[in-house]
Amino acid sequence: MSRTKGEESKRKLLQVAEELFAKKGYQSTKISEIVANAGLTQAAFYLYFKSKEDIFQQMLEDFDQQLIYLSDVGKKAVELSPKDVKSYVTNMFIQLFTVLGKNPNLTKIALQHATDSDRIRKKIVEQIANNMSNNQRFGIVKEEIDTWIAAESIVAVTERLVNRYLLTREKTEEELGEQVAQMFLSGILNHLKSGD
Amino acid sequence: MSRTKGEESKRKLLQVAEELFAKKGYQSTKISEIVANAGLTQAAFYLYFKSKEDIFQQMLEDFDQQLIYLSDVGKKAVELSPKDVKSYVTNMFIQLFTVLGKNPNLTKIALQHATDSDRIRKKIVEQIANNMSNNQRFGIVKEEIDTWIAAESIVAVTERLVNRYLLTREKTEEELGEQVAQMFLSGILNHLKSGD
Amino acid sequence: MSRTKGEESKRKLLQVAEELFAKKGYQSTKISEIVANAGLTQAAFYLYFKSKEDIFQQMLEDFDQQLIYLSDVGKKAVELSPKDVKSYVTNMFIQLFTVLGKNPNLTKIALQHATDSDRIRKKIVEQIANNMSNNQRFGIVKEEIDTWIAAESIVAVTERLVNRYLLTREKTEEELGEQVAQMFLSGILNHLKSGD
Amino acid sequence: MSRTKGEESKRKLLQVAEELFAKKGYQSTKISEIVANAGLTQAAFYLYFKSKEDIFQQMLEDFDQQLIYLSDVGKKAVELSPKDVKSYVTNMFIQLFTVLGKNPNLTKIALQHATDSDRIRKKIVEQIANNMSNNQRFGIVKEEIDTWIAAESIVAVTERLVNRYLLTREKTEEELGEQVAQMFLSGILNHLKSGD
DNA sequence: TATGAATGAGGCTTCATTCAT
DNA sequence: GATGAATGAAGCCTCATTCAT
Repeated sequence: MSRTKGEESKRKLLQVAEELFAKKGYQSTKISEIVANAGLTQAAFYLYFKSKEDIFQQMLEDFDQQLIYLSDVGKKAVELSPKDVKSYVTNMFIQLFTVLGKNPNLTKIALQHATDSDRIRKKIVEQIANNMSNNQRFGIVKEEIDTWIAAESIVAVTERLVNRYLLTREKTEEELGEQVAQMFLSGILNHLKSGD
Repeated sequence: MSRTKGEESKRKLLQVAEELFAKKGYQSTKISEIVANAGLTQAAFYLYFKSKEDIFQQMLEDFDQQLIYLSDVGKKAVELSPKDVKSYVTNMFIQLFTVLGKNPNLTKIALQHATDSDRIRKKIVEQIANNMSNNQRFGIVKEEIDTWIAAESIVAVTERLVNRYLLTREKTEEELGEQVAQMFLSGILNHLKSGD
Repeated sequence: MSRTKGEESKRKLLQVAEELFAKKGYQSTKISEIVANAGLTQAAFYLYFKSKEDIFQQMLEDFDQQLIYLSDVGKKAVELSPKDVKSYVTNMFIQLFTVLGKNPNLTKIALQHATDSDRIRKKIVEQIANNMSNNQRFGIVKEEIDTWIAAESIVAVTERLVNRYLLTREKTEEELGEQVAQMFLSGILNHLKSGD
Repeated sequence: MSRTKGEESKRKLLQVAEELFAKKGYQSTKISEIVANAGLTQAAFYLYFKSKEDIFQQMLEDFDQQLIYLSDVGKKAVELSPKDVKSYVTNMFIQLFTVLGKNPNLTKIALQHATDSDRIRKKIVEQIANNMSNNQRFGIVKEEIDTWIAAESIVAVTERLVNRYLLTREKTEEELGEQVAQMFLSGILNHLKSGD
């Protein structure tokens, strides 16, 4: 291992904090718990972080990094045959689950924190809404759809299912991606002829 | 007004607490703030509630009451013509928004609280999932749908849209109900022939 | 006693804090000591003061009040016969000792505190320097005297002697006033004819 | 340079500490600041000093050294003509300012420190008071003067003016020496015939 | 029905100091 | 001769809770 001892300690603190924040929320997580779980003393915490809020923000920065990969998700679906569109979109959902599911803790934390959740959620929602509006212009997405509502919905669903099924490993990204794609694409009900 | 002074004080505390819990979260809301906004002293708080957790639980009971009305939501869609099914389900979503939107604060609080959110969410999800499974048996809901995932999704979307659009009064229950019904029923994409 | 219990507690805390600040300095005085000496718990401290700095500032306000009385000290010595001038000035010094000596603790504290000492000292020095400049214009104070240096000196001496002899009750205001008047007025040495 | 690296480091630490102690006071100066300004680590500090108090004491020893030169200041003024006495004493004050002004930082620190200021101040005051008593026996210093009060006053004035005017380089030792000599020797007021 | 006054427990943070390398 | 990493002790402050009136 080429990491120094100090880097290792900081890494450990970040990791433990992430778990605890996700499990109990920011406020309810005490620094004393974090350091106890990391096998350090409270003073050591302040070697690496200026404050409790600081470790939180450092975690968010990591998360923000990961969100960059979202920008490509579902970019354009034009020029694809209907069949391809579906598999394309399904794939897009799988990607979404994969990106957020890669760090379910951070997803949960980031979207819960009073001060930051709005900013972060907006960032994700915006990307999806914009992609969707694009595809709406090409006639792929229905005109009647309010893309912001749809984007909010997609994010809400993803967030929830990540917490509910990925964190617990009850389902895989693929399973969830397919189910969600199905719901949002073809709907839930049978035999509904277009136009009703 | 036939309410005694004591009842009035308790009511006021509950109301103020609800607003603050919704705005700032349970942990970040101080009893000192609640009583200050209610025009009382801290000691008075303890005339009506055993603890901070207690006032929270009393609020949840109120919420649980309201959730009873959910039990009928979307009970059975059999015997309806496809067209009716759609309007029926749309209506069902509007009801869902109405019930949860009637007390957006409580919705937010209840589904956020670390200890209780699971229980409450489960209660709601369960009802919806069961109704859905029923309708699945009658061939109304697609076989491929995992009704629990779908129910979780519906609740997540509703919860989010209530917070995002009802709390701010940017949209009405009807608008949201229709959009959501549309998304979940007919999907988002155009021209998808059944079977792909 | 018409004071409420709360007022009494606050008064006690102020009094104890004053003694400790004077004895050990601001930084070295711990809130735990203040409350221990006042027979209260640490939490009680915060019923009356927002912070350690706050109790300090409230003490300074009291002191500032007392300094108002200084403004008259040594205002004008014109129109007095030389003999009267001397007794007038002696009296002025006695007043100075009396005002500062009335609250020797506050004098010490105020003139020690890093952030405030300059401001407060300046306030006192300014008054004295101005009075002196006035009397210089009337030919009472020697032309060669730099009134700011003289004022600083007078304050320094007073401050020191208050700490050294009044706090310990080794000397009275009158004794000190006379000695100081003598030193500054006629000097220390014998037989120095004017002009040497 | 014949100094070893270790000696150099120690010297640097002493110098930085002196500046910081003078600027911010003993308590408010953190070891972390000292070493940061000296370009060393905290652990290095303890190679040269047993504790924070230790570096302080070592600084005081240096100061004590310098105070030896004070012993001659104003030793005897006998056998001098009145005119000579004045210039002699003036000179004496200049020396006092020079000795203390040579290390204004140390002067400030030493006379501020809770535990040591009494001891050090006493040492200086004592020398001056003794010299003065001597000169009083020879009829040079007025009988009415309480030499201890006078000595305390002289030290207080010197201390203050060093801080106020020498540290800031607003005045020179000579200017201050003359002004102070004037004040204490001939007084501040004009035309006061001896005996009033 | 309410308040004024107080408290215990615990949280976050700082800082002088140590020790293995 | 110096550093990186860590710690123990203590300080300030907050907050839910209690109790006498």
